[in-house]
Amino acid sequence: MNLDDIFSQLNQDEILLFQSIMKEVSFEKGSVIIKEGQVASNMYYIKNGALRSFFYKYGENISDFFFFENSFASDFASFYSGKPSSFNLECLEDVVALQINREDLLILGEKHPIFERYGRIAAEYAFLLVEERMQLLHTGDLETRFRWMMKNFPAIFMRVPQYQIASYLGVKPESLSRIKSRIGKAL
Amino acid sequence: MNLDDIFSQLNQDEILLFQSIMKEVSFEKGSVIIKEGQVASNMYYIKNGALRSFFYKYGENISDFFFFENSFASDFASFYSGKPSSFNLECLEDVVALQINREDLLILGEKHPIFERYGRIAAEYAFLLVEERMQLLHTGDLETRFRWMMKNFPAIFMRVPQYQIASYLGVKPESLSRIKSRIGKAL
DNA sequence: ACAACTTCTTAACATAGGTCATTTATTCTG
DNA sequence: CAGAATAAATGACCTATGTTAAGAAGTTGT
Repeated sequence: MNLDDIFSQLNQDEILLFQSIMKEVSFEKGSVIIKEGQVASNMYYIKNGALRSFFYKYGENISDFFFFENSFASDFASFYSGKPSSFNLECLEDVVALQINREDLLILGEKHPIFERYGRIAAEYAFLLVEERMQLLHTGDLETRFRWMMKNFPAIFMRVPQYQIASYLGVKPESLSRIKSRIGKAL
Repeated sequence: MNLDDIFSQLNQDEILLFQSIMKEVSFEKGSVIIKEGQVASNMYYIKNGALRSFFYKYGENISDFFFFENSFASDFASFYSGKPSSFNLECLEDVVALQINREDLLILGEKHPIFERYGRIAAEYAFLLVEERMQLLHTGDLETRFRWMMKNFPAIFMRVPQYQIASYLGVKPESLSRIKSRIGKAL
């Protein structure tokens, strides 16, 4: 989710109100800031750094999503539903972020309905993003997914090890390696 | 999305307000009520019947989703974003539904902020549903998807031809047939 | 700059699902 | 109800990805 896209419409007062519930936080590379089984009561607007949400399946470590600068990171399923998270959210690099608490956000919305409106727009936008990914996993083959990723996160190979990208794409590292060399040759 | 889940909290006044923007509509089996390329400006609360959203890919007809009684149907990506729909929404049976217009809903939200709140909650819920499906397509094999479907739409085989279910699950009809007989035997 | 470790590549083989062809069931329609 | 059309099942074979294993390339710490 891109802050600029969604919140560019905030006026000066709203910006101050919104800032009043945000807290700047820093995490070291390797920190796990949301843990499986716990409720994700915060979301983070990333000023700097990269994060990865992941989970374990049959002992394997699977990447769910990558988060970079100028976007929000959390386990939104848990953040929205209040249910325990099925993911871990770890810092792939040192991270500086603005932390926003769900409770604070709900209270802000009660006091200032305009924030319910922004919340709705944000949730709708979040929906669009997962639907796009769902779509891609539904009908896209590995090559399609790979190209999509290169288009949308072109710098990802510079910042994330390939075996973590592979599970995000839903394949084994060997398959990613294969397609990389196959497509690389064709370029 | 289940109306009961989300809107059970509406009080009498709110119910009346909400009803004021809903219009009962009927469609015959076979009607296509949202068309690819057009903006989905309405969503439908299904009182009776079944619908399917689908699209064409390399000439193939692919099922995106099935909608049954007591849930909302639309192309929510288009409904939320205002962009042209990538899906068609067709009636698999005769349908009776309550039609809700996006514009009317937004106006209602402006006048009565409580509806922005319900809108946010609905969008968050929609997010949860796609994320669950995305998840299933990301790491679930055909058998897992099949069992999930049987659990969540147990009556689907009674109402939808198998070749339409297959593309929803992301496989060819032959594969669905195979797994059906394989799992059927194991029961 | 070396050693130890981690990640990536490559190859040979296995398997789930795709493709194509044929047969059997089901459903439409006159 | 018969015949035609459509849908589903089944089998033989093909292909992309998984599996396993080995080695090459890269990274990190000293």
